[in-house]
Amino acid sequence: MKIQELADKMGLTIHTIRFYEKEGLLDERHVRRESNNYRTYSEEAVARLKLVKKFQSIGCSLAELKEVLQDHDSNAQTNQQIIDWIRGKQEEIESKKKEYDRMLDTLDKMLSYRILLADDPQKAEELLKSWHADTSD
Amino acid sequence: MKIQELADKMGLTIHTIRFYEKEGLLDERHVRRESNNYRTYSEEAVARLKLVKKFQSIGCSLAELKEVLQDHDSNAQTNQQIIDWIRGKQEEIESKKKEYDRMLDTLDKMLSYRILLADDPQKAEELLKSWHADTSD
DNA sequence: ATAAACTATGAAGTGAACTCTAGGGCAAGC
DNA sequence: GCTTGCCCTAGAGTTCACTTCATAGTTTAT
Repeated sequence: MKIQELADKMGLTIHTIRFYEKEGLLDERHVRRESNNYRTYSEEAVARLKLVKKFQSIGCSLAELKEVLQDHDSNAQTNQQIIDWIRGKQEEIESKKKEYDRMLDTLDKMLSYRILLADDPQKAEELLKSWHADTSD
Repeated sequence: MKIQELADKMGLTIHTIRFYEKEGLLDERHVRRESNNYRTYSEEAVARLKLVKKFQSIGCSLAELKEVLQDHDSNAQTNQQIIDWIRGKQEEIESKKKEYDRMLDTLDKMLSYRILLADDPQKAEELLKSWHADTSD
C-alpha cells in the first residue's frame, strides 16, 4: 500500500503519516521502502494508526504513545512500566468519566437557565442566584 | 483580591490569568483596576475561572468558552444559539463517555497481554494474534 | 516524449494555549 | 533611602500537532 492509499483509508493526510513516522510511531513492521524509495505500508500500519487515533482521542500525546505502543520490541524492564502506565490511564479515564457526569449536571443547569431566560428573565435571574449561593466547584 | 492571590487560589499562574483576560474570558464583573493600576478580582472571578477550568477539562477551546460564558451580557438572538450549543455539548459528552468505555476495553486487553508477557511470552503472542484476527477499530 | 499525478526531502509556517523576558512602577520592611 | 517583592505592559519564545512550501525524482497516461 502506498502512502496516499493509506491516507485515504485512515482519513489522514500523507503529511500526517510521514510526520508520525518521523515521530517514531511507525517502524519496520509498518513501513518499508521500495527500490524507488517510495514507502510501502503493511496491514499492521492500518492497525497501528487506528490505535494511535484511539489513544489520541482520549488525550494522549504522541510522545506518550510512542513510549507505549511498542509490542514486540520492548524489553522486560519497560514491561512493568507499561503495565503501570496502563493502570494509570485506566484510573485517569474513570475519573474523566466522573468529571463528564458532573459536566452534564452543569450543562443541565445552564440549559434550564437559558430556556427560562427566553420567556421569563426574572425567574431566570433568581435561578442563577440560587446557584451562586452554593459553593460547588 | 490581587492577582497572585487569585493565582494561588486557582492553581494558575498570574500570566495565565492575564492571558485569559486578554482573551476576553474575564470582564468588569471579575476584574477592576485600583488607582495604582493593579488588578483587583471579585469572588465572581473565582467562580468564572472554575467554570473555565471545568469546560476546558472537557476539551472546550478558549474561543468557544468566550462565546458561551456570558450570563448577563447576552441578548435574545444569541440565547437560542447558546441553547443549541449546550445541547450539542451534551451529545458530545455522551458519545465521549462511550468512547471512553471502548478505550477501557482496549486498555484491559493491553493489560492482560502485558501481564501475560511477563511470565509466558509465548501465550502472550497467541493472545496478541487472536486480537489481530478480529477487525474491530 | 511530454505532461499530469504521484512520490521524496528538509525546512518553514500555523494556531492554540500558554510561558517567559525586558523594562519599568509601586509598597513594605529595615 | 534602599532592597525586596509585588504589580504593570508589550512582545518574544515554547510546545504540540500538524500543515504548507520549495524543490526534485518517479510513474503513468496520452
